[in-house]
Amino acid sequence: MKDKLTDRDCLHNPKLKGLRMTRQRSVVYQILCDHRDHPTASEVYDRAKRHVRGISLATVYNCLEALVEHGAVRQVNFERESSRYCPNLVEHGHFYDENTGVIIDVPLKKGAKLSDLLDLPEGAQINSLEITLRGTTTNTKN
Amino acid sequence: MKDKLTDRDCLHNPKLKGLRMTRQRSVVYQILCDHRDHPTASEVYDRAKRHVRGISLATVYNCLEALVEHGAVRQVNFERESSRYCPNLVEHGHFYDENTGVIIDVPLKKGAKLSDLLDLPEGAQINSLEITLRGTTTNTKN
DNA sequence: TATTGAGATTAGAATCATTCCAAATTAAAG
DNA sequence: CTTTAATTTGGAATGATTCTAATCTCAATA
Repeated sequence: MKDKLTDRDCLHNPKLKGLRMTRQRSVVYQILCDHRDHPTASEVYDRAKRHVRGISLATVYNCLEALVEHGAVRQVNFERESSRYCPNLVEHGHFYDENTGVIIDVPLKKGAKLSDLLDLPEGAQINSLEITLRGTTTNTKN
Repeated sequence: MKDKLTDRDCLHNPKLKGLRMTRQRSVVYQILCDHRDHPTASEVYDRAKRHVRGISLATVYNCLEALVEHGAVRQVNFERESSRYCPNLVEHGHFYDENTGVIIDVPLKKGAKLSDLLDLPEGAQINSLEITLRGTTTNTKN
């Protein structure tokens, strides 16, 4: 990430259109986009401090909330652990690798429908969907 | 539920086999089975008080934890709300009806595989799966 | 059946993520 | 450049859950 962030970076991002831009929001959003490692609020806070002197944890929470409500960022929860944040807006789930602690996005298969997997209640209209997986991988990378 | 619960009710339940049975655990488990409405720990506590005088909230948490670790009960989380508990051990997801607040089980379709819906990471072995949906239904029951 | 020790229960304190608060600051509209 | 409504801030408050240390009890066995 650039040392000196400018709001310019965000001003013309269509995903942020209509969201009042501040230095803090801009930095928080860029942190999420820069390392897509699903950081918690305090991890975002730690990184944000390097860019905005004096930014407060409360502000990081405020920014994240604003971004989530605006629809520019998704909140990701594993059990009741600290919420994590993800700038990937394509519908997807999350896989937590129990060996490495790494969380990766799990895309929904193109064309697949939820109703192929689940016996949805009759007449259900789904407004939000969260799919979280825990497990391990037997990659050669281990 | 019977006014006077006996541990007998649980002693021969295969799902509880191997779990040291106490009056408190027995009552907590029966409460979950009796009304499968996905209560929170404090809701379980409120109900349990009617059956065991002096039961403490800490004990309810302990019992729920023991039941979950034993695999007799599932913990269900919506975002970061209070955890809820579910005695249905068949793999399933949960649907939160935003109009009524009711949470219902959503069975996985028989024969359907997770990999039909998701692009799972290569070599992934899934140890646990959580699927939560929020939405509304256009039932005549409304 | 009485003993006994591991495991369970309890009340209350502690923790920790998150939210709230009220004062100071700032974006951006006019 | 003013204005003002929204944002930021530090610290206090909240609320679910966990921890602690002192009893208590289950259930194995003497």
